[in-house]
Amino acid sequence: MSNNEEKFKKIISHAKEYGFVFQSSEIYDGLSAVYDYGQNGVEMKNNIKEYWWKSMVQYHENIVGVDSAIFMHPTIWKASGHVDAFSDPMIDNKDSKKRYRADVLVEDFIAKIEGKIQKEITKARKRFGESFDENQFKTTNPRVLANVNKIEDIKNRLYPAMDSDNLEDIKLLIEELGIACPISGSKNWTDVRQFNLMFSTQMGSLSEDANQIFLRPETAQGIFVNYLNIQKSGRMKIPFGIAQIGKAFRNEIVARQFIFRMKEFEQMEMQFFVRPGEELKWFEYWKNERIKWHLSLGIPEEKYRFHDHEKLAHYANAASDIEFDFPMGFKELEGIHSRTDFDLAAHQKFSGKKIQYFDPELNQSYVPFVVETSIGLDRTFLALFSHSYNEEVLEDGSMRVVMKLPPIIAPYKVAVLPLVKKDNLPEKAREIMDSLKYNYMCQYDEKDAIGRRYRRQDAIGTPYCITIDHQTLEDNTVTIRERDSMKQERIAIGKISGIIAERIND
RNA sequence: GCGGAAAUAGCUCAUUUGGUAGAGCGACAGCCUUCCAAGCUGUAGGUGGCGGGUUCGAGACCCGUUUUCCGCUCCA
Repeated sequence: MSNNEEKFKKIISHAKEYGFVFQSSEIYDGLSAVYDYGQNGVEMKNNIKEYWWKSMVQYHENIVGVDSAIFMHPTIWKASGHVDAFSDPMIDNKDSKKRYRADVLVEDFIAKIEGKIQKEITKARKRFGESFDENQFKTTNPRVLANVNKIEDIKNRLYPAMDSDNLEDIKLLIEELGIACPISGSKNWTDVRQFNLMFSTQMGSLSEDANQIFLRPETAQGIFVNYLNIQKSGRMKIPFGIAQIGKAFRNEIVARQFIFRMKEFEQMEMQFFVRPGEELKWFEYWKNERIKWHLSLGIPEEKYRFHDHEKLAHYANAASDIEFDFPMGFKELEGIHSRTDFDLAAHQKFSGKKIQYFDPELNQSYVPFVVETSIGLDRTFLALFSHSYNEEVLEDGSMRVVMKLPPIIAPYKVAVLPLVKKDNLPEKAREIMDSLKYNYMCQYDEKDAIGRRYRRQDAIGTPYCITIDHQTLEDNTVTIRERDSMKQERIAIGKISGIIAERIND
């Protein structure tokens, strides 16, 4: 087992042991690829959300937020392309145990026939030399014609079957064509099954007239369908953005790797609406802004890299990922996509509502182009959590596990600790605790030796420990101990709040 | 979804070939008071993942199932 795998396992068990992340429904043996955030995890997650929201919405005058419902009109997913792109007919070969997309299997078969046609053409060109007329050959040669017709026949079966979800006919087609598994070479296929990557449920309490609706697979559509509402009610001028934090759901075929890939996950997205033709300029702008955001959390630059997409999704004309060096290697953390006018134009078409912006500078109306920044909240959590996990050997040879979380992200900012549990120190500590707790998440702990208590706070990433000792009772000073350096200094009680505020916002 | 491995206390793990479960750490209560884990005393916590089978008897053997890990597969 590699060091990284070892470390990843330690991080996962640390997350559980210290109340950050639990497996869903654990007492019922768990639910695969679903996780719950515990008492420390939820604080940390909320802090990440707040940090993102402020940087996007509060610090940008031209970005506003929205909180759209998870349930949306089913036609939205037709317009967005998800109904088609997210549901694939799959078929398994029983001998090789390999799974294929049934339509791809048929299309590969078509490609094979096309290969045969090309061979005929190449042969004929050699034979006829200069005088070869490819078009004439294609329309007259009986072997080519037969193959062309065959392709036509297959397409005329496949596409209607695909459109009507006629899975039986796709299976029949595969059998009739005698398509064999490239691995096993056998034609021993299972039935064609629909793998829908979107979760669905019914809306309407009576099942007979219930409508199937989907749990959103991305939050972006909730922004697009509110574009008109927000642009008009907020008197927004292009360029402007709409931000949203929310849950999304994907029925992934396999979903392992802890909270990196979950069936229920949370996204922090911002859709930025721009003038057509300027989208790539803004694409670059947001790539730069977003990487700056990541670096502002204090994680070294070499942990991040950009990955530009070669193969673009159906809606994009440029796409780049910010990847993070997770314990399992560099993986996507955030995507910045130039989504063109695909989504708004699609909604304009499907809804029949005019989704346009009148640009007074150009004196014309247009469907805005969109640049999207979409970051996985759970992935950000994992990035910060895994990077912060440190096992240190101290000078005296002892070990400590310390979560070097950015202070602003840490679940607790301060721990208040009476040095001993007597001599009125707990009472004094409570007093200090009460004065701090309205401003910061604070934890009070009087159990066990002071060193052990420091270690407990290190394990959950609390950046500062305030210790009340006998001197406190005499001169109203305490010691403040910093998590990473373990250094202490003595400060006046009245200055605690200000010093913490200053350092946390660093 | 397929193949392989695993599942015993909160955690890490024991329990020699089948004879009704133990330790360390942790937690809690108390003692001790000492600014960086491992001082003392005591307490709690397990129908051995779950279901079935073989057996006089199963944590151990067999089957199923769930979850996790590894590999493959898939991934807008």
